[in-house]
Amino acid sequence: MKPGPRRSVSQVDIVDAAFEILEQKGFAAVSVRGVAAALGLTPTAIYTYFPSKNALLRAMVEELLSSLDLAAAGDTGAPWRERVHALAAALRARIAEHTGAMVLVTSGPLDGRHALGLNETLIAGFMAEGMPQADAARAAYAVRAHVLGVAALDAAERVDDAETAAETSTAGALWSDAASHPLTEATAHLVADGAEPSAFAWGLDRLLDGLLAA
Amino acid sequence: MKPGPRRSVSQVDIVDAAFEILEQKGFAAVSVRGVAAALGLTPTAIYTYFPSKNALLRAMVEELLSSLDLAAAGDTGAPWRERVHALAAALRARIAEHTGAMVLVTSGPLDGRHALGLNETLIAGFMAEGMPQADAARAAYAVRAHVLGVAALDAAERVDDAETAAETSTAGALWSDAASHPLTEATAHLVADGAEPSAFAWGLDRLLDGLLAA
DNA sequence: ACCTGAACACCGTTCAAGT
DNA sequence: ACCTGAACACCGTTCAAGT
Repeated sequence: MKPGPRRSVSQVDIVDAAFEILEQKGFAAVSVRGVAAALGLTPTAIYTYFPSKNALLRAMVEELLSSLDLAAAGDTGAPWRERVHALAAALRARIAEHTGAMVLVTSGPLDGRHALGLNETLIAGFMAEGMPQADAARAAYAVRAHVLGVAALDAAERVDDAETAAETSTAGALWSDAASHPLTEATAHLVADGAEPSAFAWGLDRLLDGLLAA
Repeated sequence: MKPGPRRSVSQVDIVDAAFEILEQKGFAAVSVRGVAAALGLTPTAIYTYFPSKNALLRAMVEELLSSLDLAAAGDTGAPWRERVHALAAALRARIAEHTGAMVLVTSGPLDGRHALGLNETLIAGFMAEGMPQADAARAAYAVRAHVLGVAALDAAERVDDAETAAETSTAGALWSDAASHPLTEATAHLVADGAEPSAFAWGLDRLLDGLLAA
């Protein structure tokens, strides 16, 4: 921990420390200063490893995506539809695991090695199902969008649950009364996070229906 | 502008000023202090109108959604598929219009009046096509997720374009070389923002194919 | 080469005080 | 009732200096 010419931590250590904070205190609490403190470093030492906070955030996204099993998704032993489901569910779960991970994913480009690897796997998979390359690319785009969108709705729902307090005073006029949205109200449980059958799996299946019929 | 017992601005003025800043300087620049300064107010005056910065951000999301023409989406004069396309395209455009609007949408719950109204319109539309209520709710969920996901990919792409500089030094190992992702490379133009035919419209059509066949 | 310490220009939010 | 001014506890980032 004393000053010296040898690296006392690694990039991975920093990313891990950042995830620890993300998990425990949310996205807003992920600060260069906080991460440094967690590692017993000075804030400025972090800039020896990452050129900016943004670079650190992107490394976190890559770390998140690196845990996806792309090899399994490419293994033709199981039907393609099943493999897409597994991959999509894993990605969704990875984002849902950490409070505020969605903001993370949204706040930077998705051009890291693992992000591109995911796309590559999806395109290849759809082509193996007989799709021309152009349609396979569009299909991969649709699947990525779908999963990301579900993750966004997940995140929104979780923020909602975490805040059922105090905020009804000044902002009251902006929020809804249930009576004016009867359909949403009546079906809320069907699309909630733990609903069975999962609205996510159902929607993804309909998307795959449409894609694979094309 | 002088101190006094009368409101010098409205909630809408504050939201508008915040959008001005969002558009010109991005999400990170939207600060209570900055918005207040733009209106000739002191930061603390903002807390007379909104209980927190988060409440202001949510009001911005509602403002964004309020411009959607839900009446047109409910008008059975045009085919349902066309109306969904129009609604989805409008929502996507609304988010793409302002730099950083996606982070905005992702950073809070989507439970405002207009957010719920959008959902209500979608469920009703699918039911009018003959879907049972439960499936219509899941279909609405899928469409919302899809559009949100596309907006997220849009946003990621735009951040990417805005930053093709300097960042290749330390973080270099994390980014990709094109050669290892040939399919992504070869098809990038097909799913890019202004591609024709639009990957967004194509994917939404496949999703609707699957949904309406169910 | 790696790290510290001090500094710059910011944040969101609270609170007593003015009109 | 609405707003200001000062203050608290933070930010990301830069830069000269130490070992």
